[in-house]
Amino acid sequence: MALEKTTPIDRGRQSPTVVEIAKRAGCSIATVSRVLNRPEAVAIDLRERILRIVDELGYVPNGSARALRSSRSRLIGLIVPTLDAAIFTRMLEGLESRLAPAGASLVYSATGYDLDRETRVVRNLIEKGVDGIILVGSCHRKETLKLLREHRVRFAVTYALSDDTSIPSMGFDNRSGGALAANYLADLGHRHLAVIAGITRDNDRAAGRLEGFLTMAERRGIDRSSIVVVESPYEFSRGRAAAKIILNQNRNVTAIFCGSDVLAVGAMRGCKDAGLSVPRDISMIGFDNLDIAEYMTPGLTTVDVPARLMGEQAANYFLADNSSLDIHARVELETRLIVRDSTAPANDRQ
Amino acid sequence: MALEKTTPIDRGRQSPTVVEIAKRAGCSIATVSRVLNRPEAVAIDLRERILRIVDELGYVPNGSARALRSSRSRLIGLIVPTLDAAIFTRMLEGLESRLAPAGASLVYSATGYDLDRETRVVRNLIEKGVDGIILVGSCHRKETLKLLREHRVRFAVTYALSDDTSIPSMGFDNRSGGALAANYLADLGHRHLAVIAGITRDNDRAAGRLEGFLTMAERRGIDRSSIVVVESPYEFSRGRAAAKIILNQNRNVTAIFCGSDVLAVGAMRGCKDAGLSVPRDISMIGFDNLDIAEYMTPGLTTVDVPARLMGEQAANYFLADNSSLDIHARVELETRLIVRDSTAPANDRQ
DNA sequence: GAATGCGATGTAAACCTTTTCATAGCGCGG
DNA sequence: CCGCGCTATGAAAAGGTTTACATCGCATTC
Repeated sequence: MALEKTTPIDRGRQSPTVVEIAKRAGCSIATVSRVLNRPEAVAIDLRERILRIVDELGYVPNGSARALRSSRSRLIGLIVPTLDAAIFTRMLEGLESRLAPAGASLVYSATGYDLDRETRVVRNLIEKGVDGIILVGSCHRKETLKLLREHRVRFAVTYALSDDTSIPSMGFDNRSGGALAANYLADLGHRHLAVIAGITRDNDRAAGRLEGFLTMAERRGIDRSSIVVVESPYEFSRGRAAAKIILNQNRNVTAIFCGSDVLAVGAMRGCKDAGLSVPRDISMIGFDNLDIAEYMTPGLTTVDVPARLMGEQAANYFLADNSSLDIHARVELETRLIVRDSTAPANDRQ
Repeated sequence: MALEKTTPIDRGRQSPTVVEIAKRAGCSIATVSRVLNRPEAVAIDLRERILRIVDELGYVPNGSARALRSSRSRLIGLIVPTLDAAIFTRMLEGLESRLAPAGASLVYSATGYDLDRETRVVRNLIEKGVDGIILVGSCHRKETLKLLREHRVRFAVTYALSDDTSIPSMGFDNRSGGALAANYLADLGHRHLAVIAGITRDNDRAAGRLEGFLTMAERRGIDRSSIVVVESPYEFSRGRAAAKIILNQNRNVTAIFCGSDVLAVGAMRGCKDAGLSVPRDISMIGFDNLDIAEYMTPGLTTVDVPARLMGEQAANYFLADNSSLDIHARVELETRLIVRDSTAPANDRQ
């Protein structure tokens, strides 16, 4: 199943090219090209004549030819684990809002949290000639980075800060985010904690959030080994199931930290299923601060992530010319705790 | 602000091309090309020798050159109003799941519900050389369609069925969806209705849902002019505000139909703000059946939209070769009512 | 054993731009 | 009035692939 494999090219009356424009304007194609790319380099009257003809003919430049010759496609690849559940859409909007005015477009690909698939996707995007690639997280296959380096494709990492400072990243410290949650729960007097983390394998963000939470909990005097940890894919239904398991097996847990709002929303439902009330019986903290968090009942306390900002900053990086590149190459952003109604002082049962 | 405008091309030790492969394999570049595109046309041993060299050198074909020569880019443009709030992400996932295995990628653009911007975006995508474009809804500027036609770009419409049957569409009847909601509310005995519709100007989906609702309500004996209608952009906060306005000014309304789950989620909050309980005092119906609908408290009754399916069907259409094109050119899908806990028999106050 | 046809490979053109280098025109300082 | 430098334009090459067409060798058929 390939794209129009069988039939030959049939463009009938072809779209006009720069040759046609030049012929009508009585100038060379070089001049037409100049008008399109650096208008100020062409005398005003000739320029306007050409522009008029361009308009009349509805001429649209051929991006493939341009990309081939200039090796600049104005395409930026975006590789995210998934676009489900709006987790990454906020970043995407930030990216797009900056890229579109500059005439650049986003090529979207999903990996489904599979790093090998990520490698293939990167290859595919390089083949498409993208000028740059945006990745999520700083955990990638060696082959992925090799591909990127060998083909000299600009790339950046989001949703995390790369340990390797040579890798451009616009993100935040996931550990600090997790710590924020642990700290707040400790403040509220919770001693019996549980975590519904994302799958930490191959996922530095999920691992970081969990690690940050556990470390801070320990620092606040809670025995690390007493904390119940469950890992789940980021799906509502999985959060729900995880909460039920936790609550059935550990009747004394009074607070659950979730590695994503998606899990938290599911977990809140799981609590309800188990006949427990949030926040009276169980406090719940999420991560991401998705739009929906504010509209849940109760409103979800969560760790806010600068998603849109990351998108904008990544766009800045890809739009920067080589001279100002390093200025934009590392942007450290902050998470912050958004307190709503899903958290309350510990209410130890039994 | 343009992409690397200042600096010249500097690729240092260049990526290998088909010429290098041919040289090493001792064959012509045509044969290399054939191995890559129609392997079965090349003798097995030569083929494997070439493939080995391709692998060793980490050769990646230059998509721009391929696209230029073959006028096939394996890029599909997706134009949606927004990706916020996950309204269209389900369709996107459907698309991507089918496109990726075929080596095709999605170029994403947003219009922010602005049809003039849509025209510009279409131009931009044509310039990028996309093989096809996916639009949302069947309401577009004349210039948009002209652009598409003149440049012979395959395109299709989703989330609606085009009246013009010459326009490929994979969607559903928004009016039927609205009717489903009205019918159900009438069944439950509601007589005092309100609608929070999307902005209907330039939006056939929003208009269709509203129209379908009103028409069915009338058919069920409810005076059309008695129905309170408010239009709001698809944002949680706007739904919330709209609900408050409706409830303040019309104390006898017992049910609200929202043109999107986003509005409904906001409106449920608005009801709570107004001290009214859903569904005891007010029944609420949304539209879209977003994932989150199931996880709200109460679970949101809503009209399910075959989002993922539309994406898959659109992908099928773009992957089809010219001969089987018409088979996939029109796919009529169904909406259905998903009953949850946000609706109950009418409970007329005062 | 000649004619035919087919399968495998090579040659070279074409796709449409951008960009380098050359050229022409012109004003200006000496 | 010469030569210099600067600006506006043109000529032509280059970018990497696909593909129509030519070629060559070999097997098959009569």
